[in-house]
Amino acid sequence: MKHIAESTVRRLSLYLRILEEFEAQAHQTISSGELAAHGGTTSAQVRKDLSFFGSFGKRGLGYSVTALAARLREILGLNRQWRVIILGAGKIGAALARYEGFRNRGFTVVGVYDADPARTGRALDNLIVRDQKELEADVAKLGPEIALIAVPAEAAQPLVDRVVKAGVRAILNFAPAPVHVPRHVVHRSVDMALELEILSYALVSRR
Amino acid sequence: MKHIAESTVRRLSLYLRILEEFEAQAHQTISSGELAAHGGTTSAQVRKDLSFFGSFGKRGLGYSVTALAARLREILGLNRQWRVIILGAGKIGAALARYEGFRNRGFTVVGVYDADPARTGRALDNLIVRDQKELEADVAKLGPEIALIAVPAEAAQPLVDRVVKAGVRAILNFAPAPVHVPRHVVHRSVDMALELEILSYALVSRR
DNA sequence: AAGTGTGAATGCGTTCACAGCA
DNA sequence: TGCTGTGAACGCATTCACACTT
Repeated sequence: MKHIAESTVRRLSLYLRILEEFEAQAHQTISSGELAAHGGTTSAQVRKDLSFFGSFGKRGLGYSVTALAARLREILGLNRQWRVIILGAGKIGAALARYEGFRNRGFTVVGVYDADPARTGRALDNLIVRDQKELEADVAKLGPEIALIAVPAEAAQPLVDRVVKAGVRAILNFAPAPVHVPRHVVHRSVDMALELEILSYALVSRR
Repeated sequence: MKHIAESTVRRLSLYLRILEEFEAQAHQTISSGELAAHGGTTSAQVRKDLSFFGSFGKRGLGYSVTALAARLREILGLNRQWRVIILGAGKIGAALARYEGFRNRGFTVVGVYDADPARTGRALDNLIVRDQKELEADVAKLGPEIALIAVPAEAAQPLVDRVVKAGVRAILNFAPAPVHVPRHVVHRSVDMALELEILSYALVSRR
């Protein structure tokens, strides 16, 4: 498969959300223009994004809402369940463990880990925080595909190395530090302080 | 001032973090190559990024760690305090309110708000969750520059409209919905479910 | 008439390559 | 000699424009 830009994949996710809203309202079809208006882009961009994967629309009419949504779920790999573990049960880790926004899009949290005995044993909804010592054994048993890293910056890289060695193939890093992974592993970082700094720059650079 | 790409600003923030590590280790100078190695980019990229704002280096030697750090803080607007309010005291909002990663980079949370009476009055460290009704009066009094939106998707846009009308000039949106703001307001979105979906795509598209 | 699909043109960030200084 | 600063070349995502389909 041809390489697809990350910005394109990001928009595809967004289109899917919009389609799901339209589905809920029992709309039959949607045009690239409507999709663009809701997604904050242009109709040409929408059509180009979709064209990488085939032609799903009817000229003069638009796209079938349910058919396009199904196709996008398939493209994005959302027509299956993904097992997720969370490393770090501090403020961020605990909030992520209980966030419904994951569950209902096919991401199931199957384990939460912390190294601090003060935190292990604590219940987060239906999950019990487990000792980080159990990590390797649990990964072997549960086979999670994705790990969320929610530990302090200096603890992130060693932990990433551990989960990668244990067999996890995707990392979503919330620690404010760049992490490095082998080529067969995919990873992304969400850095909240950095986002605020970008806003800060935007505020001071405007004049 | 010439327009600077977001990707550049993002890297500048990253360079600043690296410089602060070097500062802590009492390094005097740093080269574009070292900065690049730590930041996961190239030396040419580092020099180009910095060149938009002037020439700070010494040929043959590199950059003064403290001087460059100070200059970056100034460029990014981090040589001052920013006042932040958080809208929504659910799982994510509460975690953000207590996140130290903001405080020690000049972002002070001056208020947390929720519409649910079950949550108002609750203490989050040294902050008390206040009723959303107080929002306009508080913004007028405290003058926060930045608002974090941590409410359900459908509540995000109306709330954004309210804080913008009240005078907030920057929005960081954590709700999984695109928000629209007038041109004089800056905004960014952090969408955690979307990040997972991008990882999902990366996992299924690899082969 | 309305809206898709797509090659071509454009714009923009990244990389290259080297002149210029310390 | 070592490393910066920067115009030029490059590559890639976005936008344009229009032929094509229902």
